[in-house]
Amino acid sequence: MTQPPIRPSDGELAILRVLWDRGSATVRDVHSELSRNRDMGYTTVLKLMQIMVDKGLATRDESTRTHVYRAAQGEAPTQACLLDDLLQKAFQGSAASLVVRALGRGRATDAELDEIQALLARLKEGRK
Amino acid sequence: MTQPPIRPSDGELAILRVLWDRGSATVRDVHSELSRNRDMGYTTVLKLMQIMVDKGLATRDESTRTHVYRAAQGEAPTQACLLDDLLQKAFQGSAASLVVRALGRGRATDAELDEIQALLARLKEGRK
DNA sequence: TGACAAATACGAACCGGTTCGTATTCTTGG
DNA sequence: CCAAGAATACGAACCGGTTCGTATTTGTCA
Repeated sequence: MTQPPIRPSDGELAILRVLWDRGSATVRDVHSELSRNRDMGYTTVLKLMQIMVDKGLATRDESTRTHVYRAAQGEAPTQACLLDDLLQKAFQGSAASLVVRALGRGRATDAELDEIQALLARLKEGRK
Repeated sequence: MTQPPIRPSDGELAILRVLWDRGSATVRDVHSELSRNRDMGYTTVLKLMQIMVDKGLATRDESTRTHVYRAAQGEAPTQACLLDDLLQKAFQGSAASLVVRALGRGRATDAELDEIQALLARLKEGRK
């Protein structure tokens, strides 16, 4: 019954970021947060968020005058969805080559490498 | 002097896939290849490829009647570019969480896990 | 050579995402 | 109570990407 996660657009993702971080937020919250970086109108954010509710990317509580929004799907499944999409389109489905590419240039810290190594160990253990 | 790789759209990426695989190809080549999967008109592919030349995503040899196209940038830098984009937009720049997500659900084979482990070992060695 | 096939060029339409102006509704402080 | 401010609703425009129809050019072979 749980439909697969919907793949959000860039603008939607920026809004989801705020919703994920805060748990819930009003349009004003999201707008002022997003205004830190880029410059966009209040109604632009409002419209986006309304559309997101229509699409099922967000839910909102309309019981008070100022609606309160929440992300409809978690960060993890959304990331997985976006990653899968890129995997198919640019890596021919090969997760390994994607990972290799991601680690290829010094983007990860030593601690992160350790973390990934631990994950690998766990994965291999689970396979046996 | 070498400008950063241009981020291709989905349609462009599908065409690049063919160009990367074949080295070079005509519009007809690409069209017949792409027609295996989805159904699109010949002139659609032509237009796309013309635009790609304009954008600098592809080059073409016009010395013969049927133009011969080549990818202007390699597969690896393009993948890196797309990955970086997703990294910023959906993972807040954390390569580790991206990798964790990618490996999280059983997408990689045992051999692939081995490959990644080897890469990690090499990376850590290089860091010392 | 002349007609047909193949190739390119180009413009128009469409679509989803984005942006914003304006209208409307609601709340509240003076 | 009512004016000002805050919030939502809605429609229109725009933009990049995509799709395709049609026109034009070019090569070929009968």
